[in-house]
Amino acid sequence: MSCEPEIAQAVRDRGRRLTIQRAKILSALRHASDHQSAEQILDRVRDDDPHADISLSTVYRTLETSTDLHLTSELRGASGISVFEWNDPGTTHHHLECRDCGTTEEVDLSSLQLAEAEIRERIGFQADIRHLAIPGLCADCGPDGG
Amino acid sequence: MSCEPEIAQAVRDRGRRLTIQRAKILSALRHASDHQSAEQILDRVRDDDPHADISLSTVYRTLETSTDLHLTSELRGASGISVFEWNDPGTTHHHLECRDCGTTEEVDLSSLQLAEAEIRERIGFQADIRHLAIPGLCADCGPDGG
DNA sequence: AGTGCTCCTGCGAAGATTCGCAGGAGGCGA
DNA sequence: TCGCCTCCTGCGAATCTTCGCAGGAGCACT
Repeated sequence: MSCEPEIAQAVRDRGRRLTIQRAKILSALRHASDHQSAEQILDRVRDDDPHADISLSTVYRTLETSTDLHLTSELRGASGISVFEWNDPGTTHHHLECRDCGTTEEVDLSSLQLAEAEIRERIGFQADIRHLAIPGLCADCGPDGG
Repeated sequence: MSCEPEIAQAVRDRGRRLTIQRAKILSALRHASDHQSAEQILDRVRDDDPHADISLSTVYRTLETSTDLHLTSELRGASGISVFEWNDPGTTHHHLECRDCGTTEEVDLSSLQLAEAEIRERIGFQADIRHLAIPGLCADCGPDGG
């Protein structure tokens, strides 16, 4: 697949090793249009290559590593199960999760950049606000909607 | 304990039943100075009353309910295990979690109120940004510190 | 291409959290 | 105070995620 060299580069640039498993896992997530659970990612890997014999532990570990590397993001929503998605460099978005109907909406929030600045200035903490799961009520379920 | 009527009130006001278990669980969390895991809360309940026979499932369910009711908050930090804390009405704070040394710092962030307003105006989503776990690097571990 | 140091993987088990079910108890109305 | 409806609980199982260990493989260096 055309983007594999890119993924390889990204992993190696950060001082990690590129293994077959990591390439396949990250490629699967990258080509998914949506966020995916660990299990879904493993299914995708197996769909692409039925010979792939990758364990679920490795999927979790790869995703943990790549999240540290800012290649991917992990979201632990209200559903209880973690979902992961590929980070397009330079973009940020956050997830608005309705606690009534469960739908998720993506949004870009400039004011959160302000929050990052506020935290850095006041406390010296270098916050990393790129993907937040924000709970609340969507327009349909809120007091004005439903 | 003096605050139990208050807890009872809060639960019943919201249309839920006040059970012995809920009273003890919420009381234990309320009197904890710090955030607590489900297991720690159960230990506290048992310390207060060795006869208390409450299951861990009930602790989880009570905390889920009371979080819906905004009596408590749940934080799923990087450690993988969930911690809970009592909400003091009217106050909000967020948790800055250093991904290097693991320490957590609490902070009040006015700019997040802006984010709530921005979300409501642009999308109509009624966000509930009271307790966020924000990852990053603390002053000691960041580029200027460590 | 060969070698060696580590990091990575697969496996199985452990830990954390959720779920389903049958029985018990809270709270409303009489 | 009594009875009933429904929600809540305890138990055990299921599910999701992490962990420890022994063996395998990537990559830097020669």
